[in-house]
Amino acid sequence: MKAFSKNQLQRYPVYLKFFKTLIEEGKKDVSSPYIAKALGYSEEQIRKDLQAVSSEPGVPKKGRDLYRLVETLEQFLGYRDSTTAVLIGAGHLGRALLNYPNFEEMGLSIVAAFDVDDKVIGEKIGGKDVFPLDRLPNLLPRLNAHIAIVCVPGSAAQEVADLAVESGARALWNFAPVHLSVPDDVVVENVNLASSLAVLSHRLNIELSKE
Amino acid sequence: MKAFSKNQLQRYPVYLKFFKTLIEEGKKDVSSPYIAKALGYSEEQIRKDLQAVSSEPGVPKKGRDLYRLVETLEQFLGYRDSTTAVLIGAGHLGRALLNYPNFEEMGLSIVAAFDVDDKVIGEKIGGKDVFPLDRLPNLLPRLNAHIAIVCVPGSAAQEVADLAVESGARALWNFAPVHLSVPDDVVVENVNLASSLAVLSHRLNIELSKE
DNA sequence: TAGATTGTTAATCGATTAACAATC
DNA sequence: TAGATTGTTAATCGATTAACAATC
Repeated sequence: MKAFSKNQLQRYPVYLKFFKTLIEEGKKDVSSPYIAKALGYSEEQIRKDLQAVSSEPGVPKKGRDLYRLVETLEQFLGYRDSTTAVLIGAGHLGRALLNYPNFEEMGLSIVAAFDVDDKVIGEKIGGKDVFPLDRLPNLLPRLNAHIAIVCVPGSAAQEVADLAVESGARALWNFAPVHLSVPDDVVVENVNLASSLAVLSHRLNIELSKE
Repeated sequence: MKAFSKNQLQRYPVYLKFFKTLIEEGKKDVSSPYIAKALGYSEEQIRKDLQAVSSEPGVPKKGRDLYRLVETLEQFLGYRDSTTAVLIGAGHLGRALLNYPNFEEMGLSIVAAFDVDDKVIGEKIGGKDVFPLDRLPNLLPRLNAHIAIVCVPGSAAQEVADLAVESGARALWNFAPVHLSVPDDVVVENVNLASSLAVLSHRLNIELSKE
């Protein structure tokens, strides 16, 4: 399987969303200059990106067929076949993710939640049961879940990550603001708000210092 | 002001968190090989990163002083002087962010929330009042907020972004899964879960295909 | 046909990594 | 002193951009 760069992979969902909007507006085709203007990427980059996943070439003077693009991208991103995940840590953020309606259409199915707090164990959040964390080793394999979504505080994250890996998780989607150490064959993707805010703040300061 | 690359900026909060943990464990100094082993970055990169923000050099055979590093990084990241933000869209995710306890220590102070839903307007979430969205143009300047946190559905995001920019916002922290078009002098930083999931899924598929 | 857009190949750019002398 | 770690300078690598011929 060809490896795509992180930046490139991150652009595909943005394309997909944009193409769906264009279809809703009644458009049939789209060209790279048009996309470039709307999304702020360069034409060349867009062509490279779409070439990398499309089986058919684009048409000079016209561009690409939107329906085919959407189909191609949904296929490529795995939206057409569902992956199963569990979520660990039903705090504010965990709850928000359990209630996030868009995951299903992205092919991500969160089937259960886990927590250590007796007050939330047994609850149903976003339609999913909250189990005690110590049942993870037993349930994760039975649910056939490959992904564990880590939404616990930073202080507990490594411990939870270890438990998830022991239980058979092959990928961790980490929302805790710490680095997780895992075996080489386990995938970790971080959503680090502190990192994102650092980028925002730095750029904002540059803008403000221009005045 | 020197511009740092996005990747580099994103690493600093990870360093900072790690250094704080080390201090809690009673450590006084830290060397780049030690950091490299714990966080999975290369020694050289770590040295470059820390050199770029430190006023004093590291000490051969010893490394750098942890207290000074924490102070330097907090200063650099703006944790020491608070920035004001408003949040737009008090849905599940918006609520989670309003309740997120770590923003204050990062120097981000969310002072108000806005929504269009009469059912949440007037509520207090995480200690912040929820105002009707149409009061944004009036309140944003009075609150002296530079940052607007966009937590509305994708379909409403561009409209909300336009309103925030008109009202005087200089930076948008965008949690909606769409591209926002804004004037050149307005900063946008995206937290796109679809993009993050795309990276995760792709890497997971590579791992699973190795078996 | 003319012109816009395509895909390909080469050039540029920037970030990361490697090599190594300096130093506590 | 010896050895670990530093900072600097050069090499590598990969991604983005530019140039341009091909084509509908």
